[in-house]
Amino acid sequence: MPVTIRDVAKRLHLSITTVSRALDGYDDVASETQKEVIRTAHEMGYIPNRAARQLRRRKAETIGFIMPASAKRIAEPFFMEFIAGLGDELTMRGYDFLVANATTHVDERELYQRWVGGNKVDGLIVTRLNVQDWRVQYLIEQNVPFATLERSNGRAIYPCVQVDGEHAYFELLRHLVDNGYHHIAFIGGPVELVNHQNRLGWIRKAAGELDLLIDPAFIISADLTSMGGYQAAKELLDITPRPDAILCIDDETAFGALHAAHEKGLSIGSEIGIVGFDGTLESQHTEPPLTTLDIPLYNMACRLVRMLLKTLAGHTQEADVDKIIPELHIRGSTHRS
Amino acid sequence: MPVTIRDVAKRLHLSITTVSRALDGYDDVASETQKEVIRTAHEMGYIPNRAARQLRRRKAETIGFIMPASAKRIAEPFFMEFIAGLGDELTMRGYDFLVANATTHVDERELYQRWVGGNKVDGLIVTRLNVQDWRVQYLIEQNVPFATLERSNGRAIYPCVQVDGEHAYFELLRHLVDNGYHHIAFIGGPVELVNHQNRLGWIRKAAGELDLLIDPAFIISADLTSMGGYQAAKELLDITPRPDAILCIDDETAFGALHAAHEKGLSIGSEIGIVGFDGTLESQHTEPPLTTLDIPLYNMACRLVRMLLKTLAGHTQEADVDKIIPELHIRGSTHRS
DNA sequence: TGGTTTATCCAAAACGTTTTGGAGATTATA
DNA sequence: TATAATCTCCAAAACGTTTTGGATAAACCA
Repeated sequence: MPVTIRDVAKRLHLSITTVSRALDGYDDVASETQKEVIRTAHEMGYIPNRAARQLRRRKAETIGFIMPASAKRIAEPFFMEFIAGLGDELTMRGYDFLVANATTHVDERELYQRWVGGNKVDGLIVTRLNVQDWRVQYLIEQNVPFATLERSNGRAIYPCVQVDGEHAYFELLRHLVDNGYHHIAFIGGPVELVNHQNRLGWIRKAAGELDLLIDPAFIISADLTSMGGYQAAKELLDITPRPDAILCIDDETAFGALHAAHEKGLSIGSEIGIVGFDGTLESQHTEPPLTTLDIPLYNMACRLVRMLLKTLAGHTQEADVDKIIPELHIRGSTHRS
Repeated sequence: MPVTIRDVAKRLHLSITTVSRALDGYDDVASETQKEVIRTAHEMGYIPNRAARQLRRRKAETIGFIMPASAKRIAEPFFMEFIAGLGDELTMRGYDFLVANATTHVDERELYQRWVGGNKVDGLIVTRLNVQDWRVQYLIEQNVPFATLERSNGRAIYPCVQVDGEHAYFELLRHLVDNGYHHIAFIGGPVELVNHQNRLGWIRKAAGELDLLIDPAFIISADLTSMGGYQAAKELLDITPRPDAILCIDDETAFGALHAAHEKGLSIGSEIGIVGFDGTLESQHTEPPLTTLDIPLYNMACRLVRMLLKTLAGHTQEADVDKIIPELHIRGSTHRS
């Protein structure tokens, strides 16, 4: 029942070819005709059938994002801001945005296959990379364009946005030392995570430069959820002597750590310092507000989209790589006032 | 380059018709043949081209969700849990999930048109309904299936999940009275919002039954963000005499209110009580943990999907309506310990 | 004038499925 | 044995676009 290109052609006594070309702005149609076509098409409420267009053009005009199965829930602030950025940028550019979340690894693989094999998407955004990552391997094999947040090991080139936190962590540790914190702990994620390796590496480097010793028992893994952070922090705080500053791999984990510290009756900001990573919006409203390394998640997502679309358009000489420098936001959670 | 149905047919010396029908499980193909087809197709890595299928079947096997332009950001915990539910249930059922966020109202309308007119989606999920809502009107006009969270005014029938908070709010107010709170304020959202009207209505009803007077100056509107809640709460707390309990339209708003109360140096849970709505996961980790009316957002989203899919399948006698009773979670933010 | 460009337009062939309306065997029925 | 019913299969026609490879007429050039 929707109006097709044929209807428009019939109404104007033109061929569908001409209508199609007029709407696509080819220069082999008289500008007089073109105006007429555009006007009539709009008037009749013509909207091209996406499936037909996709089939013929062999393009989906759609970008996909699959929540990694390793993520416990899509509802984390991190993913939200990230997804918001992807969605906004994509819809602004006339692309559609397909989302799924994988619950198991088998599932995840199947989703990738379904989308790639079925031509559902022209490209994908991949995040939460592992040091060795089967997803990038698969996508390269299949020759499907993609862009990533952080990058895995290997010599393959692909567009990505990378965080360089070396300097920021140095600043952070200096701030901590200046405020009397000397016994630093780290609640990370799964060790195969690129983020885990990088952030821990930067912390170690900065600690070395500031002559701080990090007790190996103070480095533990959680699962990037607030519950995981809560439990990990409880463990850490039970050790004697206990750490006096807890650096978390992300804000979400830090929320749980805050909770655990409150529960222990510790005065956060003086007896114990807690630090996040990401600079999510909720980090401003915790009690006390959370010191964190802020990265522009929303903008990073937008950039990834632009990179990916550029690759799709073929305007790609070498793969883009964007470097992001986190910004240290000092708030009440590490500040003895 | 991907393997098509034609390739499978050729390999087996069968017609593409037979292959297609075998894969779809029609009974006019010998079960012997069918087995063979399925095996070979799988072996060759055949994945049906979605665009072609959609074009022919005139179905997209896709459900859409458009973030209302009225929402400031997709990253709110509410939407996250909700979207997570939609995504999980849809991918589980083999449907694709298309997401967009509208930034302006024009934009929003255009998105609906693009998806509906272009046959991109078979149905839509609509949320954050207004008392009068052009979206439900449009979708009914266009005869496109949809399901909603809450329902707008009007006699139209369509599947929806509705919250019935009457009893829960009565319980809440009784709890507040029992704990010595008598001067109740409400931070709502835009007044045209169904949620605003309903929740305020329930509060008024319960207050009436408990002989509580609600000062009209204590009822104000915010924009459903934590920043909005923060500002609104600051205003409320500057009134003398000030309210001793602030009920917020949702958790997000309550996060901001908590922050404002901390800033004023008030002891939350004794001098001032603060209450949210939704029962988002973050509400457990605030300081103090937030008293809230918990609704199973994730499950509600799943139910909506099931309802919508049932409608699509045509197994619909009358429109489904699900009632949800919120559960009162009493936590530190209203509890003088 | 005759030939070559140039400016417009179009018929028909894709794209990869599903569906329609049989055809040809084989089996059951009279 | 002839006819009807049942099993399998298939050729061809959709679905609504875009793209290819001209066709026609007007304008230009020598």
